[in-house]
Amino acid sequence: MDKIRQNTLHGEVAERIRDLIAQGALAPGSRVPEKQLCEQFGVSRTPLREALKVLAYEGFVELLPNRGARVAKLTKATLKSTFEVMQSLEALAGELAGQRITEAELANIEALHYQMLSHYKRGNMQEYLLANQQIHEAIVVASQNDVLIDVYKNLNHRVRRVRFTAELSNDYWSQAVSEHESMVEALRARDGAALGGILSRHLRNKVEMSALEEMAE
Amino acid sequence: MDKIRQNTLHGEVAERIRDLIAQGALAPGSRVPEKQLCEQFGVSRTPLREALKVLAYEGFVELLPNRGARVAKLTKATLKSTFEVMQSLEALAGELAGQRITEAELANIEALHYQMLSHYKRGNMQEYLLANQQIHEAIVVASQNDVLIDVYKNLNHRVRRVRFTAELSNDYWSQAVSEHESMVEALRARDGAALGGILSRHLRNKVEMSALEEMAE
DNA sequence: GCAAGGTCTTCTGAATTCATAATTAAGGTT
DNA sequence: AACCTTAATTATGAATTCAGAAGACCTTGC
Repeated sequence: MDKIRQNTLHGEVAERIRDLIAQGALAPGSRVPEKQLCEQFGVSRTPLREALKVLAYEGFVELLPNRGARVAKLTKATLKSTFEVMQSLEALAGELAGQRITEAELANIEALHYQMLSHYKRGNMQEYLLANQQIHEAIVVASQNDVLIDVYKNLNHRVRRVRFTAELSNDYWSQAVSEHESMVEALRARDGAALGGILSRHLRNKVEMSALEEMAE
Repeated sequence: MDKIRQNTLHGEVAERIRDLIAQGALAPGSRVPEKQLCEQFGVSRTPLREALKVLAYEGFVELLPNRGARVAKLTKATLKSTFEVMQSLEALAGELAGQRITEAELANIEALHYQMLSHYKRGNMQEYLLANQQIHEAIVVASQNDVLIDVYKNLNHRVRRVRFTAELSNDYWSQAVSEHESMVEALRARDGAALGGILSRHLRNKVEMSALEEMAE
């Protein structure tokens, strides 16, 4: 995220608003009260409105002419679209990571993988999902493609608020774990094509989608 | 681009700055003179700076703390990364378009395809590239995936300034045309898998990359 | 003559002020 | 009593003002 230091005021404000949205403090579809947030953050409206412009582009809010900003609704259709794109990007990341991953990155992913396995065996889903997430992010970073990393992180941010709410069935869960096993093997073999294929068929996102059928309006 | 009306002042300003960058009026690496652009556009600094925040997240400029904005340099590495991602997104678009394309969209793409062929036969490269571009965009739109469309258009914007400068060799050109032939066939057959495969191997971007070897620092 | 330190100018970052548009409430009319 | 119209209030959009930082230029000392 912060390839350039995010130490600007509008950057800080944007980050905090993202958090508010992710936490649900700002409900989807509700208006974003500029004045209230200003005093809450202790800043004037100028940096806050700059932050809103950025958030609008990132897809967190939508700007209505002369009517301010509303929190984006994140419909089921949007979620589906987002996961489709993320899955495709992960496939590309896998392909590239197979060619470009460093020893250190591989070791890190293996460590995460074993952590994830241990969480799986203990049935700790929250920790499992966290490690899972970190593995996918690490693969994206290992692609060494800055544009890919940026776009992926942005999309990941957008769906952050619905992550970690999924309830996995045991069948899905065990299959996802076995796919992760194959992923690590492909990484060790530096087999980008195989890894890309696994990731493009990896059902993590599909699982999350199905788990989200009820929510998201 | 304008899913919501872009009729805001900062949106207009952003568009005009994008144009200036694409036209080369603002050189890569050079600073963005706020004051000068303000009087040039006849607006105050507030909407202009809001526009710069957006452009920063779009990748057109980078913000240096307390030193304003510089036009992003678009190095060869960045170009390569961008094309990698775009190619992957096009592959996904092809896959989805195969399942979801409407009759009208298909007819439109076929019409563009024949226009493109005619430009090819006449050796009119500029017109060929334009039609080519439109076909790829139309396939992306036919994917019916709004997130994909947004991300793709953004990346397309970024590389706009280096498009249409490529000089294609005859070998590359004829191969690209034959690949386009296969693409239209796959679309007619609603064969998303095939179309995705063709697009992921389509060498248009590679051609452009090679043609851009010398430029972009 | 060259370098180092300081000051001055210019530009960015943020707050405040001003204007305009929208929404809501109140009053009048039907 | 209900609905429409109008006015007032509130919030957004933009300009201006103010403060702080960076860069340039000049002066002075070595």
